[in-house]
Amino acid sequence: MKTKKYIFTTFSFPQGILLFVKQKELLKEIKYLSSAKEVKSYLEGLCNKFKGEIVDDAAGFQKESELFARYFQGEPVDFSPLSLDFNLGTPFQSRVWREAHKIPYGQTSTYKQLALKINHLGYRSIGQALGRNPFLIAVPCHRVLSSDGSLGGFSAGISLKKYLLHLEKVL
DNA sequence: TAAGGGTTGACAC
DNA sequence: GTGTCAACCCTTA
Repeated sequence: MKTKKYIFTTFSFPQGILLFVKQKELLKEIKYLSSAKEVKSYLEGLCNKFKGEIVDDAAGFQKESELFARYFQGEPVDFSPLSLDFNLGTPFQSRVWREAHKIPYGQTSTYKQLALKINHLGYRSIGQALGRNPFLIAVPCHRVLSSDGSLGGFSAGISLKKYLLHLEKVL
């Protein structure tokens, strides 16, 4: 059996490190990690998860690097040109991720609004699906707030959510 | 199959 | 205004 080949690269920003993984031209994951040590152990886990070979190939992420560099400089960036593999999750999760992906830069939504858009009343399930979002920032789950205006939660930590919202001048 | 989760809205105080 | 609680329903163990 032929093993699948994945490529990865890392992108450092003031709050930590982003790990990008893709297969061919399709992004499989954008993950937030706080240190290089975490990146290393996470990659070891990924090899088992994807049952394939993962190699460091920064040259394969030129488009992503450029977009995220601009994003962290505070520029309004549209991540829609990126090819994300939404089929990684369940059908419900991919619907939630696709809808969240449409929230424009500098704007926010609520779990309820997101639920209404996909014609769904299980608000907690929306939060649960966003919590499993594999494409940090590109699928802007940080732009989803609670209906009372509070931040809600964030899988990578509330402090990062605040940082990203400050960056987009939403807070 | 039960428990838990990044929520919400209604109700009581 | 604040606290509590039931209901929503998907995912995971």
